[in-house]
Amino acid sequence: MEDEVDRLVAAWRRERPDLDVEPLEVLSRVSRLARHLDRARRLAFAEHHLEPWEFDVLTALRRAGTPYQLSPGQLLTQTLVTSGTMTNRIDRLTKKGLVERLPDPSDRRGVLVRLTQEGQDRADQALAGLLEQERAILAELSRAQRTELAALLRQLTAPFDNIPG
Amino acid sequence: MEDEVDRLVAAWRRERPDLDVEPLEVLSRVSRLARHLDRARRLAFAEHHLEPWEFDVLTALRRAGTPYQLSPGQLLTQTLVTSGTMTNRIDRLTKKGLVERLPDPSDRRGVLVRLTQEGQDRADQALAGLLEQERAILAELSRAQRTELAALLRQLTAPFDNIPG
DNA sequence: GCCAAGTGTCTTGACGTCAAGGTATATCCC
DNA sequence: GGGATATACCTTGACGTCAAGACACTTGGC
Repeated sequence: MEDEVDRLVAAWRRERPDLDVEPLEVLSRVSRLARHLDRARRLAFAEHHLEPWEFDVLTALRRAGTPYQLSPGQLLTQTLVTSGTMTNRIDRLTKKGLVERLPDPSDRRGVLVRLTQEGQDRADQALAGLLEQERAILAELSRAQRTELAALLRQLTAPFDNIPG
Repeated sequence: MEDEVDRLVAAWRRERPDLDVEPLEVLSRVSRLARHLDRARRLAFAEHHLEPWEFDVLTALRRAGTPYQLSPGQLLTQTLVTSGTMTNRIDRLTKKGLVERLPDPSDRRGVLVRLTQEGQDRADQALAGLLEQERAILAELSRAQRTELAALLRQLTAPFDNIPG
């Protein structure tokens, strides 16, 4: 089936036949799909009264395992936001009672952010809902295709994830 | 090579062995890659003194072909933003002299947004820069792999692009 | 023709993010 | 062990986006 990027690429080939726009076939699809996923996720999380950014922070802590705590700096690298944003997020999650701030016993500059019991419960529920939704989206592909797609994407993301930048 | 999503998935399998987190292998990579691409594009466009959102609007008009004009409504569907956002974007691009607003001769509610000569030049230059950068990112993959990846992504994006939502 | 519903764009106010810079503490090297 | 540099987090102010709704015009049914 045709998608919006097919139309976009066709338009460029008509308007700029001198250019090779093949890269757009991959990367414009990545950007547009991410945009659609953002919207879908927002809807899925709304059922659990969570915003996507709240989910990102809570699940980063949840994944860390007992005692469910990380420094703001560790949260930064996992969520790809700036430090000012993370400060703001931790403030708001603290007010909602989903996380709490503790002094880092080994570094007096530092802080540890810990998930509360309620934060953990909400993260677990929202994750289940998200996976259900994502499974539905991916039903378009066979298992083999999904594996193939994941492998190709890994090749593109690995340089970004491993070279700091 | 391992990427951040491999680590994320491994963490979930350790913390929630009861869940099947396979969907994350694909869709978390899509979201994270899009995030990285946003940052890279911002840098590439900065050389041409354009913001990503400016590029999005200018190139939508450029792709439309002579006389390089579209209604705000048409621009909405192409850029996936809300109408308030588009009004704001058109205002700012008008102030910078890259587009101009014209009354729609066939509908007095309507407006047409037209690219100025300068807007067209800037769009063309920035597109060339973007393609160069994207080609470098995609050099990780063979031509056959890129084609395969584009096809798999199309299968996922088509439902979003064709069913309104 | 006229009224109701639909459409196209703009306005408003709240919100989340970022970049840049500030302060406090830690680390390194002489 | 003292001073320069690095690190960790927070503060600030500007900015772009969104959701909801207002307004003006158009279209369709009677």
